[in-house]
Formats: sequence, structure tokens, C-alpha cells
Amino acid sequence: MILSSWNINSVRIREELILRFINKVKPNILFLQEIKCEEGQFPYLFFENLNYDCFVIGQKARNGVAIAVKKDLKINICENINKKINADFQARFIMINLVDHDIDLCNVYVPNGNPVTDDKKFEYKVEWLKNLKCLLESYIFGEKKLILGGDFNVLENFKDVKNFNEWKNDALGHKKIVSIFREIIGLGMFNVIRKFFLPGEKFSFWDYQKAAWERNDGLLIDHFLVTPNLIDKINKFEICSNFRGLPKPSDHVPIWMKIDQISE
DNA sequence: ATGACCTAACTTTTAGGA
Repeated sequence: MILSSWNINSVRIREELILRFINKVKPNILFLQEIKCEEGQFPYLFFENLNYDCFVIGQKARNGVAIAVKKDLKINICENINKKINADFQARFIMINLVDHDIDLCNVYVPNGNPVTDDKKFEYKVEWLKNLKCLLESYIFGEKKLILGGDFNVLENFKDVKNFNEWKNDALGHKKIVSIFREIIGLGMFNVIRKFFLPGEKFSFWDYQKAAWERNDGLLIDHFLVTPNLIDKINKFEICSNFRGLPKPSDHVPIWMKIDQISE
């Protein structure tokens, strides 16, 4: 079973790239963030033709998350808790249950939070992450399985960017934000990339500005976190960095992992 | 190089992103 995640920065103008990724990696499941459209504008037919069902929580022009699932997988849709996790509605959270394996799949687009000096934006991110942490607490002492993936907009480790000092006053590297993210890890969630790569080896985002890609000045902010009962089943994790160098790229690249002992 | 961007929208500028 292949699970993938991609901040696509508009799903509607990225069909060609998505097709390329699906043909290359053949994911059973694809998490998308920043689809930047309402449900009614989502390209359901494009995914239908590739044999995927889509579960979408959209929003006009901004944010928006979706999960594409191969049609042979049985799914239950979990409650839409965006309003619980967001003070006001922002489409940043979608959760489904893989029925045959009883695994919850949670796709998140964590708020950016900049500028730090804007209390409204920064505190919104703080509250959002705290709410996410609350939600996760129920998984830690239970037997439930959870895969939490997406764009976390957090630099977990000071090696996840070239010069962390430049990011300490940014909402991605701010002490308050990094601390909450580490508290989430501290609950027992395992960050899958750390099983396969050392901090500093991989990035998942390169800004469109300042020739960030050409200078390999990237960030690692896209992740899969899993409950401990899944760690030993994950035998591969990759970041498709080359997708940043293709025409009309998203500023993020896809990440994916392979889970063993779970039927296709 | 102290750096030149991209997307959606009641579009010809602006807000938001990271």
C-alpha cells in the first residue's frame, strides 16, 4: 500500500503534474493540500478516470484539502471537524477511515501563521495546533491506528532548513510553534522520515522566490506521522524532489511511503 | 546576489502564501 501527500498549490492547474506523479508512484491514497477551490470546482472526473474516489473539503480560492482513494478500498468518512479545530471556518482538515484495516487517515494543512507580529494570524496557528494535539491524545493510549499527513508549516528540527537562525522569528521556526509540534511528536506519534533520513538530508518545499530551487534553499515541512503500532510496517519513504524542477511546479513536492502487511 | 514568484479573483491590482 502506497500513501502519498502533496501540497499542490491549486489542484485545477496541476492535473498534468498529478497524472505524472500517479503514473510514476501509483499511490493507493493521495492527500492533497491547498487545492484552492470549492468542492463544486474540484476535478472529480480527472480522478474518476484514474480509478480514484475523492473526498473533498474545499473553500473558495484558498486552502482546501482532499483525499483521493483507489476505488477498491473501502472508506468511511469521519466527521467534518474543521469548525471544531478552526475558530472560523478554514478548510484545513479532512479525516477518513480505511475500513478493512481500521486505520484513520488524517490530512492536514496547518495555518502558515505569518507574520508573527499579527496576533490574529499567529495565535490562530497556535490554537489550531493545540486543537490538533487535543484530537491526537485519544490515539496515544488506545489501540487505534492513525496516519496523519500533510503540510505542517513547522520546522521540527533546526536542520530542516539551511539557516535556522533566519527562521526563529518566522511562524515556521518560532519557538512556540516548534514546541507544540514537538509536543505532538511527544504524545507518541512517529515522524516517518526520521526512520529513513537524517535531518538536513531532505527538503519538501522550495520558495518560488530568490531562486530557492536552483540554490537548493528548501524547507522540510511536509510529513507523515504515524501511531507507534504502524512504524514497523513502513519500509520505504521518499520525497519526489525532481517534481520541483518540472514546468509549472507546485512550490511543494510529493512525499510518499510504502506500508507492508496491508493488502493492496 | 542583500536575488528576479505564483495563484485566484466580480482581475488590469490585491491578498495570501512560506
